[in-house]
Amino acid sequence: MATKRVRVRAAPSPTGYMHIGNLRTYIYDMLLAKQKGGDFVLRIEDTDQSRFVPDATESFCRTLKRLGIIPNEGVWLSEDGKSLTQRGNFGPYIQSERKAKHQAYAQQLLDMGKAYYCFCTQERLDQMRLTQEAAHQPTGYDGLCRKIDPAEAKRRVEGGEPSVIRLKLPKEGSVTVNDAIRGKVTFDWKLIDDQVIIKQDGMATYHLAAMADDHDMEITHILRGEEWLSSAPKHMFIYEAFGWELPVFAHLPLLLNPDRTKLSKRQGDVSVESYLDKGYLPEALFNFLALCGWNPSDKQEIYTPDELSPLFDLSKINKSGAIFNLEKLNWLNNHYLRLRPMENYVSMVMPFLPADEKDLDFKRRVAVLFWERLNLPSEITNLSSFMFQANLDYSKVSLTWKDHAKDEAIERLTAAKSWIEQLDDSKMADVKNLEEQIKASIQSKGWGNGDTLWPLRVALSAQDKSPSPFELIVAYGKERSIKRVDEALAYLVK
RNA sequence: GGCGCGUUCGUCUAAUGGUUAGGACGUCAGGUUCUCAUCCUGGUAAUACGGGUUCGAUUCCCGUACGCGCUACCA
Repeated sequence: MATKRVRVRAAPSPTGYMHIGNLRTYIYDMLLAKQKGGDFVLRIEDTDQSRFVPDATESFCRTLKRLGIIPNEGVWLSEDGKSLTQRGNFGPYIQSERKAKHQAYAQQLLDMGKAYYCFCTQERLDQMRLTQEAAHQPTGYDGLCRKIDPAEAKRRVEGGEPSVIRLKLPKEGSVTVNDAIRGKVTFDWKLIDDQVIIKQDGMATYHLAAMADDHDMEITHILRGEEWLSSAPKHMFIYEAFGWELPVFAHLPLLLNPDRTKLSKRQGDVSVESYLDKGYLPEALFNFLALCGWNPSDKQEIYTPDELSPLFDLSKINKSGAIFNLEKLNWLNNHYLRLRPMENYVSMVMPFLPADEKDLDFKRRVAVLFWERLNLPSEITNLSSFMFQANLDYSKVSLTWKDHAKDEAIERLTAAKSWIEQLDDSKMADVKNLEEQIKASIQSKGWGNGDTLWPLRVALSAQDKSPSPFELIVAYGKERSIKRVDEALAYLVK
């Protein structure tokens, strides 16, 4: 017998932006599908009409595209990024379009005596919960409508009485969920609520919709957050009621805020889009998230998807939640930024340089100057701001080297100015050449590097910390460099 | 409250019934250097707590504490 083709799915709800925690799940989905040569399906779970957000699905697809994580089946974004199509043999891939299928499954469950109509009002349910809470009882549906004779229930429904359909779960014994990450987890049936599977509006809830679709779409591995572990018994019940072969369940540990609470918007960004917009690179996000909660037992830190997918192993995923460690992400981003082709890097950074600076070659040289100093493209704004100022303020940092005399700085700067003036243009493009030449000039005067280079660097930057004078001269160009030295000289003799 | 899951350096993690408990990020120190960054070297720092089982437990078991999740006609 041939082994079943591995099929995984990403199943977002169109209720907002893509969460960074969800992205990690999709990364694992992708890794697994890639490793097994299987399929990765994108299905939209829009059964909650009240929370539907227009454009959320399109936005979700656009984000996946920017990340380079592209499911090969299901909901598909058109080339222009404006409209949605669906591809694959298991459609439709939008749950609201599968409403009739869900209802048919619910009917079968009803017929098998595995589900029942419930006529309880929201008020009764709310009141019941309040009473239970006040009495410190476990909350949950009391099963009032379980006892209604199915034939009578059918008559009431046909008579137009509002109703929902609930699962008729066992009230004794226990279930054991076999989780790929946690092993066997056992629950008592009596503590599990008769879950609503068809809402009053006729739409299925997640529990029915997702399981029915996962079965219909031949999904073999369900990767989802730990928050679903508690409802896994209900999902197993549905599979078993129909006699379907169970998929592999894998409940992933949560991503956490620095204070160990569930990763949330309150404590920073959780929107994948916003990380992308800030200049976090897809490859850095991938590398970071893939290794957050899982590790191929190696000392390697830098991985591509192709390196990681053969090593991927669900059973080695950690069981405990992981704090989202922004500093490490920054480090990875710096790493990947430096790996990008220079032109690509420059185009990412340009938007963060002053728009009113018209000398594009100058801006470009500034971008190159800070290439290896950035974790994020946006950081260049502050780091380079002095370079775009018309005049520098030299009052904050000393132009003289250590305890040397002011006259010495004037002497060194005057000389440096003439050196720069005499520089031939071929030297202006290369930091190393420039450095050799200037250091030779310093040596020929019998001066020290420190007492000459410090005043020069501060003249060019007015900063106590900055790139070297050589790098600055190359970035500024001859004319701007000379102007800076003149400014500093004027400040000193004042 | 009930049920479930979890707990190795500050953080992400590796490993094992006997190890100097390893790596990375961060941090600190030193080197290179005109300062910064880079780079190199080195250091700091962890098995939550209490009981068992065992010759020996961080590893297996139980309990406690703490954290998290679920407890919807949301997903």
